[in-house]
Parts: sequence; structure tokens; C-alpha cells
Amino acid sequence: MSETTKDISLDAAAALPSRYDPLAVEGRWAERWAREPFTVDPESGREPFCIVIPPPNVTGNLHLGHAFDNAVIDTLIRFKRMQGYEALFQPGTDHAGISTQVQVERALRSEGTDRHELGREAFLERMWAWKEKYGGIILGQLQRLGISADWSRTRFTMDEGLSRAVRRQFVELYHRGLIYRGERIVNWDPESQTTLSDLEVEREERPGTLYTLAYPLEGGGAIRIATVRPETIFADQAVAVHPEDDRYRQLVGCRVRIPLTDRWIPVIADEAVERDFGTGALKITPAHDPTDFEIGERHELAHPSVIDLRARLTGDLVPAPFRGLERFEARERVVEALREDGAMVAEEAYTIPIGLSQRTKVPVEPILSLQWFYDVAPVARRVLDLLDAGDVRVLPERYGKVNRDWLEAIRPWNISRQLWWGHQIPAWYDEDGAVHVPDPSDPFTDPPDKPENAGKQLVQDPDVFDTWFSSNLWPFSTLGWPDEDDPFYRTFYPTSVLVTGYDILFFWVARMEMAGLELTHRAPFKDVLLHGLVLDAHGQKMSKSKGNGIDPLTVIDTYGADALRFAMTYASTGGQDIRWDERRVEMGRNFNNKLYNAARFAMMQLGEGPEDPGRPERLADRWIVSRVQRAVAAATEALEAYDLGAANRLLYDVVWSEFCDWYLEAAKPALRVGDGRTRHVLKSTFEALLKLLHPILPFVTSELYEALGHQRQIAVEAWPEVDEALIDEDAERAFETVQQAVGAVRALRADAELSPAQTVPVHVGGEAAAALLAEREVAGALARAELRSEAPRGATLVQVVPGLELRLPFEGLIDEAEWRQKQLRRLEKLRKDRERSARKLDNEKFTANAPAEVVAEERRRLSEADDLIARIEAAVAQLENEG
RNA sequence: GGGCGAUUAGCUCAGUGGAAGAGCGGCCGCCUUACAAGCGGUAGGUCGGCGGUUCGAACCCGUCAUCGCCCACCA
Repeated sequence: MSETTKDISLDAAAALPSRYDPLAVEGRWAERWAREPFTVDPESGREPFCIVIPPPNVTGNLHLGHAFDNAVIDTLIRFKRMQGYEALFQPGTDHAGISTQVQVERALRSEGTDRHELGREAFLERMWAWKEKYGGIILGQLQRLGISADWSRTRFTMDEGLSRAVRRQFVELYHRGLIYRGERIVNWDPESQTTLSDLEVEREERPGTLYTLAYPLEGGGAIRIATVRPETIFADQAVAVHPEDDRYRQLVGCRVRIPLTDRWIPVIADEAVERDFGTGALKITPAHDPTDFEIGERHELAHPSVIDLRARLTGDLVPAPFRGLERFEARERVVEALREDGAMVAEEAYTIPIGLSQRTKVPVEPILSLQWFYDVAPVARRVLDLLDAGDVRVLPERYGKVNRDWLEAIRPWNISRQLWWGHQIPAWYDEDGAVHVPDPSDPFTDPPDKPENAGKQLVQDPDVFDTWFSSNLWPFSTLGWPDEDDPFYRTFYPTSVLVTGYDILFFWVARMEMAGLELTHRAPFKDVLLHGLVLDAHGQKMSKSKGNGIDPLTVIDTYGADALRFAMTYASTGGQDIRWDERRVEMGRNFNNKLYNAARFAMMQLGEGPEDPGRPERLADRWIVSRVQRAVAAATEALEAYDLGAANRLLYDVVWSEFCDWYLEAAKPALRVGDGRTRHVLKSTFEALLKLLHPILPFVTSELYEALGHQRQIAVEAWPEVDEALIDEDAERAFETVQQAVGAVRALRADAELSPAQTVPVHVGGEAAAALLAEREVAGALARAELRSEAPRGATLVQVVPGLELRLPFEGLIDEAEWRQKQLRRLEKLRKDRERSARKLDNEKFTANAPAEVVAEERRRLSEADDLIARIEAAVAQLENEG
């Protein structure tokens, strides 16, 4: 111990309040970690370990999903840092296009203006001001969680460097032909006035009506079609039937008239038509349905639109009475008209699948529009190869399959959004409509600045990219890419493990896999660790609209951030969803309190005299040293396997049930007589446990470690290593006997209804008596008993454990019949156990097939049962003789 | 339509082939000088049902049931 150790005063420790106050200590450490962040050195030569934060939105408030991500990430980062890795927790925020813009637009509306009145430039100024304000808030909230990020490296998706990464991605993929502009059916959100990717559309089923309409045939008769959207008939271009459908075959090539109009359209044949559905005939509306659009392409149909961007019927094709009506209103009016016209043949209740905008919950309108698309299928195939090769490990494994299935069925990604907040698409159009995209060799020079374009009128595309078209670069754009010589990129990329909720597996994880492969030719991370969602107490998803969310900041204010981190890691098992249960947080708070009081006790004891680092001789000391070694091994293994739930439980148990419940009590006699070795064991084992707990509970462990006199903060101490020489099986066995005997005496005391304050005489008999009596001081203190070898006179109460009988002088204070009943019940159970063991051992197949240690264990059980049965029978017989 | 998860003590959940666990709650007793956010004792479960594999099943296989989630262009 070369480190300076402050003098610890007994009185000072004793004077501390008996309750731990997290609020009083956490603020100080959080500020320190914000002020002096855990910076990393890419040139240190130590093994790198890196996790990038799932960037929270700049407008968002901390929610439990963030708390989950960050508790898990920070636990891993702190663990690896203590293990000696150069551990980078890369922080930052996301501009979150739509949601941020929507918030600012809402603010503008309350001021009686809007973005169009403001103009693009002024609007973006407002956006940035907003970002500065609220982006800082979320970072401050993350700091309250105690995360050990390198705040000096905080990044934002619209930073200059990250914007260059986005441009590089676009330019490169455009020139490789993977990004293109085209007219396709896209998802239009009439509320937020932008297109959405397929992932941003939520599918839902709603009760509706399936209408059957009769389209009059040229030359008499009619063909019936089924539709759920009668308001779109004005944009119909054909009626399609299956080519092998005998009912309609002869009609292919004929013309039908669209009801309510004078327009005639052809009957065509296409394989995409399902013969079994509805009437087997389908109206084709290429501009308002993706399937119809594809069919229309195959048959070279026109694709006029009759619905505008506000979702109102529009255009000359729409009969005047319906023009300008909102789509659902229009549906009702068209239905009425069709009924009057006689074209309505049937109406039946029908559940219709609709797509809702994830953000506004408004039904999405499929519209035909000129947009930018990214053909992700080719790179998706290569990602699949990578996954097959095991280059990326997805945990829990079941999500690996989900990841794969999505990639296999992937479709072009619409990446343009009709927003202003985001990365404006670096494509320019000249007067002839030709597209100008920067040169791949010089991606950062805008086409208008190039000499060959002098004199041309180039106008930049007003749209911006989908937010995920920048967050997909996050693991490398934050590390300096596209500068491939950036030391951080060189050292920390690919990152070690990606931690996030499974709800953004497709949005973010899969897209990062693709972007990493496409642009850096590597997977951006080695492991993906997906955790579950935090549900409310009733198992419902938490959401703003339902108002069932729990505010993590309130939780922190009430219980402390360590308690919240405890609850999160405790519940972190196998990607399972977590039902919110405040009792888990209370558990964490109580555990912190336990640690705090153990430290208070330790400090009082350590103030009593010097430590002696000599080899421990006392049984309790040898025992706890051995148990802590096992905890080091188990905790390390659990953390290395990302099993934070297991690590948490394990450490909770060893601290509370072994260190506090048994060791601290067992050490008291030695401490009372001033044993320096015990003092040393007390300090060293407690500090080892604090280190093991630090990744999960950074605040309380930092505080207590400092209070124990250390100048260096525990976060940068070395992770404990297992010393096999300190594992002491003899001590573990011997102490277990002490534990059993103490338990038996306590049971005797409870049976006899004796006050716990009263020390009672207990006689010890049996083969193990001598071994127990050797520990009479410790066992006696734990049991509040005076252990004696000589038999007491008069009647006694007896409890037995393997190898031992413990007798308490019995003065008829208890209900004898009840006691006898209890013994008989225990006997009955033991006899059953005995019989089961015996039966097993008689079974030759068992002894032949089961592993030797299992058979040996069964033999041990048999003899133990025999032993206990004999002792209890004797005790009962004795009581009868005495009675 | 396809896929996945859950079902273990009153509640919330661990436990993936060798005799069922935790926290909270219950019951009995304690302010026993580290801790009442605590201490000691104690009750409580045929691990959703049925079949199968195995010397041995909460755990593996099949099937059914209930709840939940994800994906999906039959209008």
C-alpha cells in the first residue's frame, strides 16, 4: 500500500447518519465526471474497447429506455476500464428530423406564425437555438445517471464532421448506382407533410367496409369489383382479372365504364390478382396503391392522381361534387352516390388493414411521388453473408434470425423527407431538370461552385435525408470517418459491442450493419446486445399518448441513480421485456444503504488500530477471503458474458447474505480484541466487493471507497483478480458447519420464545462437536449462546444438524406437543428424502449412467438423512423419557 | 398469413438436464451499539394442460391453451 491513507476516525464514522442519502453524494460525483470526463488515448497501446451511445434526440427528455441503454453500457464500460482496456464510451445526440421539427413548428404555431412565413433560413436558426437548449438538457440528464462517457468527444448528427460523412455516403452510393431518384408509390403523412419509410408506418387493423361495385361493360352487362377505397375509382386505369380465371377470360380486352363518370377503361389480365378474393376482379388505381402501381407498370397504364398532399380529392378526373373533399368524407359521399347510381352491389363489414404514421398516428396516404431511394438489397445480401460467417454476434440469439429475416425481404429505402431540419440533399437540378451530384473524388465541392457549371442555374433539392440516413453512420462518423486516418477511427473502429433495445433493430442496428459494410467494408461492431422494453405495471408499452410513462428523473430524485441502475441491471436478463416495478428500485436503494452501513462499520473498526496484512488464520477470515475470491471469478465471468442480471444478483447475495449477515458478525469477536489481521481482511474484502460493484453502482462505491481513505477514485482502480491460493475449501466447509449450528440454535431460541438479547447456554454433542467448539466464540456470538461441551442437567430442547446435536435447557416454557409435531414433520420429510435417495442408488441405470459426482452426492445425502433421522428419533425418545 | 416471446410462491421475477430460488408481501419475535431502508425465525409452489425422450425434466421434443410482441402489398 504505497497510497496515502487518511486517518479514519472512529467517532467520525459513528457520527455519520445511519441512512445513506444518495442525493447528497451523487450530485458531487456526477459533476466531477462531467467536469473531468473519462477521456481515452487512441495511442496508448492498450486494448481498445468502445461502445457508442444510442444517440438520444435533442428534444427528448430522458426516459426509461435511455436509462436502460445507458445503465447497461456504462456497466460494461466501467468493467472494461477497470480491467485495463482503453475504454471509450462515445456520447452524442441525434437531430431526429421529424420529431424535432414538429416541436419547433408547434412553438411557432403558438406564436401565430409558421415555418413558411419565417422562411427556411430563419426557421433553421430557430431549430439550432432549440437544439442548443434542449440538446444540453438531455446530456445533463444522462450525466445524472453517472455514465462515464468521454464528454470531450460529444457528437451531434448535424455536426460538420458527421454531415460530411452523410454527404460522402450519398455521393459515393449515388455514383455506384445504389441511390437514385425515381417516381414510386411512397408513404405520405398528410399531417406532417412528408414521406415516410416503410418502417415508419405502423400497420393496424380497423373495422371497415368492403364494397362491391358494378362497372358496366361495353355492350351490356357489368363486371363486379371489390374495394375498400371507393373514393379512388376516379383514378382507375383498368380492371384486372387473373389470366386463368374462366369467369372473366373472355372479357379481357373489353372496356368498362367507371361508375359516376363517362370514362371507359380496359379489362386486363394479371397474375397478381387473387381469384379467391372478393369477386376476383380488381380495380387498378396505379397512383394510389403500390400493387396497382406495379400492375400498371406492367401494362403501361397511366397513373393520374386524384388525391392531393392534404389528402383531398383533386383534379379534373374527379366529378365536381366531390372535388376538394377530404378523403374520408369523400368516401362517404361517393358511397352515397354509388348507391343512388345503382353501381353499389354489396357492402359488407370488413376488417381493413391501414397504415398509420408512427409519429402522427394519421393514416398514411400512398402517393406517387418523385423521391430519392437507396437500393439496399445488394448490401443486405452481403450483411447476411457476414452474419452467416459469425462476424457479428447478435444476442440474444433469437434476434439474429429476426435481423436476417428482415434483411432477406428488404426493399428500397425512401431516404428523402420534405422537411427542413436535417441534412439537405446534396443534389442540384439545372433548368433542363438534369441532376448534379458532387464528384466522388471531390464530394465536398458543391456542383454550383464547379467551373464547368458556371452560368448554369442550379437549384439544390429542398428535401433533407431521413434521420436514419445519418444515424446509420454513427459508429464510424463519431470516430472521425470519412477521415480514415483519424486515430480514434483507427483504434476504436469497429466498435466492440452495440447495446440498444430490440425495438430499433431494423431502424438502426440493421442499417448500421449495411452502412458499415458499404462504406467501411466492415461490420461496425462485433457484438450486438439487445435488451427488452420497459413496460408499465400492467404490461403495456409506455407511451406519451397513453400517459403511462415513468419519469426516470423522478425515480432518481426519490431513490438515487444507483438504485435505478440497480433496478435496470437486475432486470437485464435475456432480452426480456421489463414490467416496471418500483420494488426493484427500492431493492437497489436498500442495498446501497446496506453497503453504506457496512462501510460505516468498517470505518469504525479500522479506526481502532493498524491492519496486519499477514495470512489470515481465523476461520471466518479464511472463509470470507475464499468467498470473495469466488465472487470475483463469478462476477467477472458474468460481466464478460454481458449477463448483468446474473452479476447483479450474485454480488447482491454475496454482499448481503455472506459479507454482512455472516462475516461482519463473525468478525466482531476478533475485532473486539483488536486483531489486526481481521481488520485487514475486513478492509480488503470489503474493498474488493466495492470494486466488483462499481460498474453497477458507481456513485455509492466511489463515495465509500473515498471515505475509506483512497485518493484515487475507484473507477480507475484495477479490477480484482482471482488468487487461487486464497480459495479455501476446508474453511468453507468448516464455516458451513458453524452456519448450520448457529441456525439451529436460533431456531431453538425461537422455539423457546427467548429474547434475542438473552445469551443462552447450549450443549453441543455429536461427532462434529469438537470442531464447532473450536469456534465457540464466533458461533456463540452469532447465536447469542454460550456453547458448552458438558451435558446440561434437566430437560432440554434439541435441534440437530449433520454431525451435531444442540441442546437448550428446557423448563417447560414451550408447547411440548407442538414441538413434537414439528419434529415428526421433519422426520417424515427426511424419511421421504432418504427413501428417494435409496431408490435412486438401487437403480443400476442411475449408478451406471449418472456422473460419478452426482452419484457421490446422492450417497452423501443418504447418509446425511440417516444421521439426522437417528438424532431426531433419539431426541424425541429422550423427551418422552424425561416427560 | 408468417415468426417470436411469456406462462415458476399472494405480487414482480431469476433459474436451461441432476433433490425448486430471490425481493416484496404474510405470520411469530426483536430498536441484539453498522444498518428498523434493519435483525432472527417461519409458512407458502404437483414450475399453464396433456403426451414423449432420458437412469433423471421447470429445463429437451411434440401438442393444446391463454396473454403479449414483431413482420406481411388479397384489393
